[in-house]
Amino acid sequence: MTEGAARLRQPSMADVARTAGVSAQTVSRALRGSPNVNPETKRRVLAAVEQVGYRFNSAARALSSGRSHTIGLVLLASGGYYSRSAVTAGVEAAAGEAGYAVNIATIAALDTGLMERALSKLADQGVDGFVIAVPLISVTRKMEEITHDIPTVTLDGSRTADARVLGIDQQEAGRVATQHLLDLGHRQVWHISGPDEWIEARQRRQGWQECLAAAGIEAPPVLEGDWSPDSGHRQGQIIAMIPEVTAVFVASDEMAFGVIRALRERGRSVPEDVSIVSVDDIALAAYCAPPLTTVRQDFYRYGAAAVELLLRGDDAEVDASVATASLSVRASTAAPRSL
Amino acid sequence: MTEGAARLRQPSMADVARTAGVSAQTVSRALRGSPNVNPETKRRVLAAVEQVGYRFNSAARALSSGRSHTIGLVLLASGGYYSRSAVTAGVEAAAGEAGYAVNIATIAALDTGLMERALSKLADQGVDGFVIAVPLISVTRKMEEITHDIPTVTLDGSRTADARVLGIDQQEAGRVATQHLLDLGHRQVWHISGPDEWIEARQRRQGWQECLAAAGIEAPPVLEGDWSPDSGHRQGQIIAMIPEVTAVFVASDEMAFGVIRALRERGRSVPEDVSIVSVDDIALAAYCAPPLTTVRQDFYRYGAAAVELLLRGDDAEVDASVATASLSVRASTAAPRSL
DNA sequence: GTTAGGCATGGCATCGGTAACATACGCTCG
DNA sequence: CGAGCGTATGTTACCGATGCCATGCCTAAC
Repeated sequence: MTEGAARLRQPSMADVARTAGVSAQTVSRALRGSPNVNPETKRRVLAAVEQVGYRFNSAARALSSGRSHTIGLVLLASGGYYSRSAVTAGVEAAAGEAGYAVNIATIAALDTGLMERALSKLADQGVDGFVIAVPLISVTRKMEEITHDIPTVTLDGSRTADARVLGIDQQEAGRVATQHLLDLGHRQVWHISGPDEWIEARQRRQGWQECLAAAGIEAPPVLEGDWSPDSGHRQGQIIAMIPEVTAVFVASDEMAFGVIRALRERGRSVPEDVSIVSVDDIALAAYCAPPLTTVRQDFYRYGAAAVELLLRGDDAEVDASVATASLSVRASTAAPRSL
Repeated sequence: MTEGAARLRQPSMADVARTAGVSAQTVSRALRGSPNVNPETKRRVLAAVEQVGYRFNSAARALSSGRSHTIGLVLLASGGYYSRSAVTAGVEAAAGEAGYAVNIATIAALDTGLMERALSKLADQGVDGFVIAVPLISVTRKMEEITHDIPTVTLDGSRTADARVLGIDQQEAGRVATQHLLDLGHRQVWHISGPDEWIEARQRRQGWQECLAAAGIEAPPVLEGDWSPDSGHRQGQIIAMIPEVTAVFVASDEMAFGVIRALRERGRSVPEDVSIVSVDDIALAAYCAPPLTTVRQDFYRYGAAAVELLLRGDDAEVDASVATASLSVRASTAAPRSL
């Protein structure tokens, strides 16, 4: 009577085993590609899997093996839309490649409490590793504990005692951008940086400073934005009031959009009066007016590299491949008028 | 001798129970906020949790309860960086609020095979529900099966037999944008749409058509882009060659950047010669040159609403709140010259 | 011809929670 | 004053895969 009753339960390994005429253990071995399985048996198992519509139960696997095959990704909700998307895609692709799933946690602001909560949440979920794409403004005991227990890679250069750092050379980006302006003949280069909490921002600033120092130029004061176009606009208004400025290195494309708008509103044209270089090379950079000269960042690759570093651990190789900084020269830079 | 040996195992509920002097079951109840627990007992349990450093094991919970408290989010790797980020943040926030984690799967292109694989992967991970932020170009048997077993909400209007649809009124967006141009005195409005696979794109196009029809205007041919600024630029070059065009409704801000660039390259100024309205209101829209008049989309809210619909299921209310379309009027639109 | 060792496979305990049922106690109500 | 019920807690089996050990078989070596 009840033989046609609804299937309430997903088929398990035991069902597959029964159908294939082997033990559950053998099914497990066959599916994981264990070496000591007869090819014929394996074929039968795979056929049975197909037949009963077996779907892997990752919770059971996680419980029994102690590893969840999941990595946790920590992001900041605001700022840098493009970079966030691209990093996420890169992480997910590389993780998927290695059979890992990706769990995300977004923090609304750079706040220690929120950060702790995000890490805790992911740790509770049982992630096998962390990719942290957000600066650790201050590392608490709790964060140390969590990142001590669970392998961690940070993307922006933040450190804990145990976290590994994916070495992206942001200083190089700052140097390349600044040098480009000097090469065009500018005698001074101003800088609108990202928020000081971000090591990325600090490194780009350092690259700029170093480059100026190497050229024997004393660096002007730094203006600080928050990555948003609005903040770029605000700082740009200040820049526009200083007649001697002919070149500005802006720490992100999004801010550069705001800076350029502010300059134009004050009657200073780009690049004729002021040259602008920024960093990121987002999809819209080529469609700014004028098109932005900017240092390309391959966020997708950074994300993927972070996962590789996390899972494989051969840092040296990854570091090298990620460190290159290349400039997309477009129309927001030119030689200064005086030349 | 070995009493100081390393703790290999994370403390479990049993450890908490022992410390608190109760049974494991009581610990479980206390932690989940079951009503029938003595407040004093609960206090003891919480103290014990703190003391032994207990961390919840979600794999065990998932295995035993059959629910993983995880939802799967499907995204497309290319196109619409802003919207992707914002939707993700919204989904994650609403999910976190409800005690759910978020697992992501990114598909590299709109391809049935990739889509199936993404759903399978998330299903294997044991997600309790799906939020699909990508159009289902064609729904296969396998997709039907998976979305039949696991509750699903689609964001762009795609349907399967069982998926629920978050009703975002994209037609309204198209109408509002088009009407704005007509109200300014334009006699004709052209349209650069998104890819035809996206229901979003089709709905915006329909809204545009309807609005024109209501005004007794015969719609001109549609030009189709792929959401990217590059595609906007290509279609914009075509538009620029047609002298009679005075107003264009572009289906996304990112494309609008490209369109405006193309028009200017051909000597047609915006908004004097051609008015442009688009959709999305991304952060950079206000920093386009000229600033974009655009229909705001609250992607964060869409993401959050999708999760609420998924978890709670009271669709009516959610639908209504999400349906509003508001126009951000900036400087890319003006009355036509002839007026 | 016996034994050692490799291979393919099966049996059983286990991971850490939760559902379902059982129990003990105190209180209300007829 | 005992039946009956609600509350707080304990007991037990179980979710589905995997680790470990045991088993049987076959080949190679002495």
